[in-house]
Amino acid sequence: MNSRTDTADDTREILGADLLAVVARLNRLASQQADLGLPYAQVRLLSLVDERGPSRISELAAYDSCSQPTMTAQVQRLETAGLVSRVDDPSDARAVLISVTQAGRALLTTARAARAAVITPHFADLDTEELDTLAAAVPILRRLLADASTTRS
Amino acid sequence: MNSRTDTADDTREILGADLLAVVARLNRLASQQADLGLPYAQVRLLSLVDERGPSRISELAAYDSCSQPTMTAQVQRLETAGLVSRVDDPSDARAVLISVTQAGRALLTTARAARAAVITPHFADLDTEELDTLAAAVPILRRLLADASTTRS
DNA sequence: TTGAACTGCATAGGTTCCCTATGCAAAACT
DNA sequence: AGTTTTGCATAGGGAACCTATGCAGTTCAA
Repeated sequence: MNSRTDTADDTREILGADLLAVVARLNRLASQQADLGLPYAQVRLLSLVDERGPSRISELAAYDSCSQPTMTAQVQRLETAGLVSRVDDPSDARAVLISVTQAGRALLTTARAARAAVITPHFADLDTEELDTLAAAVPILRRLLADASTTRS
Repeated sequence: MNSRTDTADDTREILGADLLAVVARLNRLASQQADLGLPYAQVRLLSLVDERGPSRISELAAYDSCSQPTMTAQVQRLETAGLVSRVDDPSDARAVLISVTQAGRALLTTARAARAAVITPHFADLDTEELDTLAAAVPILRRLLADASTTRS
């Protein structure tokens, strides 16, 4: 029991808890305030498909950490809305490949702008140093996420 | 049309979009991975009541940016679980005051730890400077949130 | 090569979380 | 006192999640 190590661990746990608390509220604020014209979960899926390119339903479920039936339903909703298209996987007759349509990409652009618009006005109250801190935090969090995604399983 | 201003605005919009994107994923990761023993929305409400002290249902709904019926239902669930208690407001016979019970506070502590535990292991891959950046970002984001919460309406 | 095991997706049925619309009783206002 | 407003509850519905299960296509193995 090294007290210096304990203290460092405590600091990290507090940072983790505080970080997640503020992150949760920020996300909720953006999700509640922004009018995306589509439930946020569907925008999230659209963004995922856009990022990963044509993907199977089970792949998307794994990347989004949800069950396959949930992903099936979400894809059906997006497909009905004309935002994604499905094509039979030529290499496996059981599987389908989901892609973002042109309309999907357009909606994605406006949705991202709408979410950003919730907080960008408040950047005006921050000084340059604070903005730099936030800008520096983004890639760090991204790396953290990438790390967490590959490690879990 | 000042091009320097435009560029600065663009930078902020990109920062806002990137920040919200990473924040959304971080929050989802924590919410999906951590086993809180309770849906996250209920933990969030518990945290809100804990923070604000005895509060009315309509107050809580306003602070959580949800409708009053939604808050009524959530309070009922937490009450059934024994995590909050309701007392008639002595100053208004229509209203009730919601408070966190001892069991609620205990659950809150473990839930926060569980969420933090999802990301704290990955802090090990960050150097001191990066941790400092994250630690510095937290109060900035908190201020941003406070600002956004009071401004909206 | 043919039967068993596995994989990819869909469906069934249930809960939670959110909404609007509405009702009712207490408070406040005229 | 009567009207309006306020605080909460209920009704009813959609979205986002889950597990369990079914079915068809793939793989593997005897």
